[in-house]
Amino acid sequence: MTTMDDRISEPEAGGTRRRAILEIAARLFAQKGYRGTSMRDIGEAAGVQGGSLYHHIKSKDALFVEVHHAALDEAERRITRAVEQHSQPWARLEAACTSLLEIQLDPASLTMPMMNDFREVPAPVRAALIERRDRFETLFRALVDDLPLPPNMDRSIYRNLLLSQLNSAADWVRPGRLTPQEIAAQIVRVFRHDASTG
Amino acid sequence: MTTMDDRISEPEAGGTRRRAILEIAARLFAQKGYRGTSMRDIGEAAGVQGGSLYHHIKSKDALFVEVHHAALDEAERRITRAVEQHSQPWARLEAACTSLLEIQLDPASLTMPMMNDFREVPAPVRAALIERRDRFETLFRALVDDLPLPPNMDRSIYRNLLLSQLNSAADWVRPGRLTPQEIAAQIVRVFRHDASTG
DNA sequence: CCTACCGATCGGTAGG
DNA sequence: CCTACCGATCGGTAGG
Repeated sequence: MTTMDDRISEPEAGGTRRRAILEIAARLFAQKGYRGTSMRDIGEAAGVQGGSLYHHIKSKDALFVEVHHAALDEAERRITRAVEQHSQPWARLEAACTSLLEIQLDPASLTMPMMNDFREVPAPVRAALIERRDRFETLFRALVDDLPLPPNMDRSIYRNLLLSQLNSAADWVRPGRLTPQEIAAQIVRVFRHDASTG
Repeated sequence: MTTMDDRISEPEAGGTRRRAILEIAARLFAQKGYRGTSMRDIGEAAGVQGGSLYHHIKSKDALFVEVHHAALDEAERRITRAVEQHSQPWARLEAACTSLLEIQLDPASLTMPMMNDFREVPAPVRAALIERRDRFETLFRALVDDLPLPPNMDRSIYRNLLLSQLNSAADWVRPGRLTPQEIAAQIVRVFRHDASTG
């Protein structure tokens, strides 16, 4: 027998375990909110005691911020990839909407919604979340700026309306009834206004 | 000296006090959420100890539900009154949107937003909230059904998109920058699609 | 990764 | 309406 920890010889087991905890936490935070999810809840879902999680993370706040950032990183990657496959502005917007809704509405998603509910997190956490979200939203700023909108449409308000629409979709969509593509198509149908019909 | 309580001879002081507590609770719940607002917070804002509130209310859950119902009652009254003054379907919709946004965006509102954040409340409370909200939303169902929309617009999805738009406005609107009228006008401009131009 | 615990805070109550 | 307290739960830590 040796004092060496077995897990050390298992390749990237530490990283895998940590990743699994992040995904479990993401799911619970998305389902029950920040305050509604205790460290003991996360521990139970991961098969360990709540206190044992602190070997992998620094604090609940840091865990929440990391989950949120990882989700937006992944969302940015997927949306960018989806948008690149189209050249027409409305098609690019619809691809972005579909992609974001797929992420927001996937119940088994590794990358969860939760850009909302900022009210219930501590102020320092909220500041980090908002900063990251603002960066994420510049992606949509470019898409909206490329649209051939009528001149009486304020693009800043328009973008905010569109983003809050996408963020709140998870609140009313019945899973399984409508696909992300169908919802995105309806959203673009509503938001589509062309400056000229020519 | 007598054993009679002075407050009894003061007309409707009990009702007034209770109403004040409801309004204070409404404001705090709207600002910090259900879980983020403790009974001690509400007591402090009302100038009493947290435990003293239980003379006026039965439980935190019941308080939250009552505040929510009172807010929707008032919103229904105001919206109905605003809509009645118009006959054209789009004008009626815009009046309803303006009215609801006025309520949602008023920082000193007696009747606060909070139809969102259902994730963080206990399940029985959530059930009561959802039931009341569904009834509230039938008001918008009638307005949307009267719109001369193109046939490819699904009115059920359309209504959900509109309502989630109105509910999430408080999350992105900077107070003082845009008036409820301006936001409502932009929303209707986006959502306006007529079946025929004739 | 666990047991056992800390101090803080919560909703709510008793008794006055 | 207050003081004083209850049992429960929280995030987090010590020590192994």
